[in-house]
Amino acid sequence: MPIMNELEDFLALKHRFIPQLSVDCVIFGFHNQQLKVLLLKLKNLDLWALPGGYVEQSEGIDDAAQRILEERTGLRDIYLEQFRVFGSADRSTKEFIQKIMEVHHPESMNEPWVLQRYVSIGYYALVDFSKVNPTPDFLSEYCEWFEMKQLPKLAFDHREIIQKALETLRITLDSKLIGSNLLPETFTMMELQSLYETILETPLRRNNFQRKMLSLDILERIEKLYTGAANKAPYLYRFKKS
Amino acid sequence: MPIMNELEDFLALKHRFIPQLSVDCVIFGFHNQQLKVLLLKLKNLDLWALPGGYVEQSEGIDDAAQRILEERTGLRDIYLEQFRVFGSADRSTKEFIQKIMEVHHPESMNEPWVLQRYVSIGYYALVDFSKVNPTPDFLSEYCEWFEMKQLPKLAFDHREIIQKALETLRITLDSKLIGSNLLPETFTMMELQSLYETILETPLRRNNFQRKMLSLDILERIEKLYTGAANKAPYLYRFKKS
DNA sequence: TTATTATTGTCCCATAATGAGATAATAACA
DNA sequence: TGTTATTATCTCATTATGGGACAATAATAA
Repeated sequence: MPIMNELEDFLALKHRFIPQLSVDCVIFGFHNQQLKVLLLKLKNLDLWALPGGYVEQSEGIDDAAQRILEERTGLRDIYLEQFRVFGSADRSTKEFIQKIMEVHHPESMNEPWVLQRYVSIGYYALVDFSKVNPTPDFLSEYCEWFEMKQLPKLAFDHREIIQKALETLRITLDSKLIGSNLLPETFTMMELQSLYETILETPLRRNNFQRKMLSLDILERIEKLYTGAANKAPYLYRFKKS
Repeated sequence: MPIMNELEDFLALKHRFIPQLSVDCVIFGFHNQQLKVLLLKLKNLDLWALPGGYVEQSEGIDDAAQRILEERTGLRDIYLEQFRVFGSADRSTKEFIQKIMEVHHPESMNEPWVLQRYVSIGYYALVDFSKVNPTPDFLSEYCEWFEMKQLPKLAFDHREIIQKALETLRITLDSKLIGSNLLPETFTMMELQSLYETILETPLRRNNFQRKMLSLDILERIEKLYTGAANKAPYLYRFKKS
């Protein structure tokens, strides 16, 4: 889809979107034993931002988030959870929006609400890192993964949003089956443990972690994985279809 | 505050509120061993609704919720948690709003967004039942407590919102100190247990519940409560100031 | 072929948390 | 003084968890 069409779409219908409401997505991936977040580099600004967008008048908020996710990753039916609304009075979005818009899209200033304070619904998404095709939107130049530990300079209150998303992920780690969305189809027990350790930022014991995971009765043990290393080959697992 | 002033305030400033965004509060109280919710009877309609309202342009969403809570209960600094946003495409608010507004406040129809679909941020609040002074707003005739088990006919998707609030309350029961907000200053162990049983809808064992609560080291044991009944008098407790 | 090495998969035991019944304490009343 | 209805504890079996030990094994070195 050509970028200019997106902008035209954006401005075409005066009342296409719910004003002053946006959706921001914290997209988590797991690669090389590290938790990553997908971010957009804003045009002509030394700032990065979360993938986000407006909610169409005829669209549910969850659908808006799914649409935004699909546009940035190429994936459909992504695991998605609403986790918090950011709407404090001092969200100083005005200066940012002004900077972003005035450079390339001064036309959008005709919508007065574009410059007002936003209330943003935060979603977090879990994706299989290897399947994502990062795609920038019409406000951004690049779309890239960043390691959670080394985030770049972020626009708005997006650093706080990412932080809150991670906290929510930690709390829900046990009740939701986080692993099944962040890992590829098959994986070793060490990879699963490594994911938990990365999210929780705490080391876990191999024996107890394995016992716990197997007792949950959610994993299927497949064949062994021969890595070529000089040691016992680990089993591969997959999540049971429920 | 006279009711008419509220309406005038409401319509005075064209751009006072964020359009199509509302806040709905599920206010929980505990009385006679029962969990209660505060509801408003809509004027000229056989329907009840959650206390709610719009968010002012210069106001944080949490502040909006606190303001609404204060108006309906007379209480300040209420315990409050955001729990979910309701914004599916098929929230059929339009017919309701039309019915409500056309009877008494057709002027408000001049704001076109008043009739559009709303995205509503759900909050739940915990209050000391005995301290609340229920006060209707300009759209409602009465403001009353209802037992969770016997809710009346509700407007919009408010029944679903209440249900989700209760589910969230159950999940967070252990991590947040729910009791300290729903109970009066002092209480017996049985009253605390009864609160837990009501929220969880499951019976608990007296001995194990007491052991658990005391082990948390959050309760202070005060004097005994002589009820006049022919049996051992229970201790009174209060939550420790932290 | 055999020993070595780095991991992986289990096992075992001490300790902590939980479920469930039993017992002791006591305030009012018969 | 005994009875009764509760409340507060105690005890014991079961389950979950923390932490160390050991056996299995895939490649490599001897």
